[in-house]
Amino acid sequence: MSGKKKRVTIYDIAKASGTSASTVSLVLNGSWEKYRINADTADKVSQTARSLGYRANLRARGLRTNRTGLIGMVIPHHRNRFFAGLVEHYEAEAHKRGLCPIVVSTQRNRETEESVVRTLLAQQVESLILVGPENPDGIDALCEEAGTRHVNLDLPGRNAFSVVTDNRGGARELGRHLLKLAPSGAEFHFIGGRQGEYATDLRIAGFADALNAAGIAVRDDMIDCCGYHPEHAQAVLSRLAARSGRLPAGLFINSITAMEGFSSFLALNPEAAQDCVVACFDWDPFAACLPLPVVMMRQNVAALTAACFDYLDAKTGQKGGEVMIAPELAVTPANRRMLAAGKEGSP
Amino acid sequence: MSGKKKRVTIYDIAKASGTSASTVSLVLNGSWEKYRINADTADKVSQTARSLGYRANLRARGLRTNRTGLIGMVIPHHRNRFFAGLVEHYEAEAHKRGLCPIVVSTQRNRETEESVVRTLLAQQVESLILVGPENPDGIDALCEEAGTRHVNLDLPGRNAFSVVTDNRGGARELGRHLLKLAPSGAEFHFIGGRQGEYATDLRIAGFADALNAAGIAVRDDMIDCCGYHPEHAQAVLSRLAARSGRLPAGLFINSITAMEGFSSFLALNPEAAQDCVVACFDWDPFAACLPLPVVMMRQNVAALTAACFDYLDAKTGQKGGEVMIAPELAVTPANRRMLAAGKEGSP
DNA sequence: CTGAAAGCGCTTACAG
DNA sequence: CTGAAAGCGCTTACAG
Repeated sequence: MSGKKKRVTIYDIAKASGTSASTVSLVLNGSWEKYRINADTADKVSQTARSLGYRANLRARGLRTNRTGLIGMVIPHHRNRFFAGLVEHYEAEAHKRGLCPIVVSTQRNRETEESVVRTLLAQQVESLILVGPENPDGIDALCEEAGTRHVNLDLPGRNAFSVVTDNRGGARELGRHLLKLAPSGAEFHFIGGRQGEYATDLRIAGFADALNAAGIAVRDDMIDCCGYHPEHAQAVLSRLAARSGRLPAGLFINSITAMEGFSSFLALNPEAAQDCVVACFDWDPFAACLPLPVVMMRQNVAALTAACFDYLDAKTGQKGGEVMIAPELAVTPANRRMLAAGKEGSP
Repeated sequence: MSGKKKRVTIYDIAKASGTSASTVSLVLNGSWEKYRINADTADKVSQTARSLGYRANLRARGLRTNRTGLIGMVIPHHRNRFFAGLVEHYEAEAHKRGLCPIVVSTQRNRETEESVVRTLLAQQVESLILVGPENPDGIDALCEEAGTRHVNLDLPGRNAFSVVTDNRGGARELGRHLLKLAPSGAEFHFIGGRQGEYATDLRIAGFADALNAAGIAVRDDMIDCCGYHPEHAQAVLSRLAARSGRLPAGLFINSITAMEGFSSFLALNPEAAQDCVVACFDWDPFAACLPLPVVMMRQNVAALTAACFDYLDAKTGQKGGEVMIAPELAVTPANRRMLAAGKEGSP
């Protein structure tokens, strides 16, 4: 019934309660004590507001106060646990601060990315979290121009404050586990990501660190940066298996999408993956339960998100700077059992 | 440099181009032809706007036009492919219409749900898609009161237009496949969801339809509605296996979260699931690759989303009404192979 | 203690 | 063809 045709405004409340718009505004914003407004008046106003079903128009308020209560996050896509986890922590932090969280994905497309960032900026988001942007410097400039505070997450921007995972350290640790678990004499192979890309390069470096420490040299043909499509990873695996009928026994998989490709391959060719051990720099509950030893490096989404909000909350003018968060080894009970068995089995 | 301290407004452009705010507005909105504005003037204005780095303040425009360009979607959470798929299609449809999509999750919590819906309403979203709400009637009333168009997705509202999956039909078909694939004499069991809940009840009915058609009666002890926590499903499976050392061979799993529980169980007790066949009313690429025959019923996210926008676009005053979308059987190549083998194996 | 008034940045009839 | 003016719904010094 109530708000069908016409929205209730503070003027309606003023009229109905025999006061003025100023008074209504003061009361409804809780600043009536500061302005020494009569408690009775305040009461009457709140009463009337409630009975009329008043709801403030945030758009109008924002126009006046220059705040929107909106905060934005831009992510590559929604289809994995890492981004989903980031989004959920971000939502929680936003709610804590009374902000309305907006999330938009780019599908890893530059044009889409620019267009969604422009939209968020035009919507006057108060700050922006950019997760693994395709074009960090470009959108950094857009934000700068709009005077909008922003953080880069997972991929550092040249000029923006950034929060990243310790990719090299994590990959090194993951590599060490892979070495420990792989059968002796195993071949090793790195799959996924994109050559020249920040995270991929660091993970390759960490992978190499681990192998080098064990006296194994990393050759170019042990690295297949086949991007983020599961099918591409699957194709690489098929090619590798075609050589000798079986996969290299020590597989380092760079992303959950590549892991998806591995999972499909495995389902079709279980025998080719007989003695394989997989290390994956990402996490997914189903992937963790594949029927072979799997070690996963899980990015610390809670800490990553918290670091972004710490920076945003501080409101310093600080440009640049970087916070690095350690990822965590994730081993399911089942895998722990398998890993333990595998360890005994190896000399 | 440019917009550092002060935003550029149409007044700045008017001054800089020697015109008026009205003209600037008309030009920038593309209605200059309609108003017969001199092409030269228009040119000059656009030029100036560009060089000043002008960006319209959508908040101010919205206050005037009573449009915000915002559309909202409320989902239970982000952690599975169904909701993620819905979100991605929704984003695409929103972009097509020049709208800025807002997505917020409730974590299946009533209070959170009400609070996020209130926030979206206060932000003046132009319409709202409510995915599997906890309290359909309550938030339906909130939207109604705010005069905001809305659709229920996946769970019908008593008074709202709704788009749902054909749960019973889908479950019946899934059940038929389960029967066809399970070894003869297999026991059947339904796991997951909540008793009394819309989708769960319909899926149980569909499951029963399939068994009944094969002359198998469904007893209460064949149904375990253990909710949406993977650990609960895992506990149920452990209990079932404890009885005879093995799982019922025909498992009907109601959600991907329950399937997660199954996946963990399987990793720990592969032998207990020896001859099992699993039918899951949900989809995930990793789950589809588990090392046993899996048939999944995948909800048609594209069609579900499209149906919501069709309704929203139509802008009829229609209350109520329901569109039902058929889900699709999803079988991976690996499972097709396994299923084929399984079929031959059974008498 | 409370009201009148200006102004946030736009759009859009209305004059001219 | 173009400008002056009103108004969207709020907030907040400023008077009184």
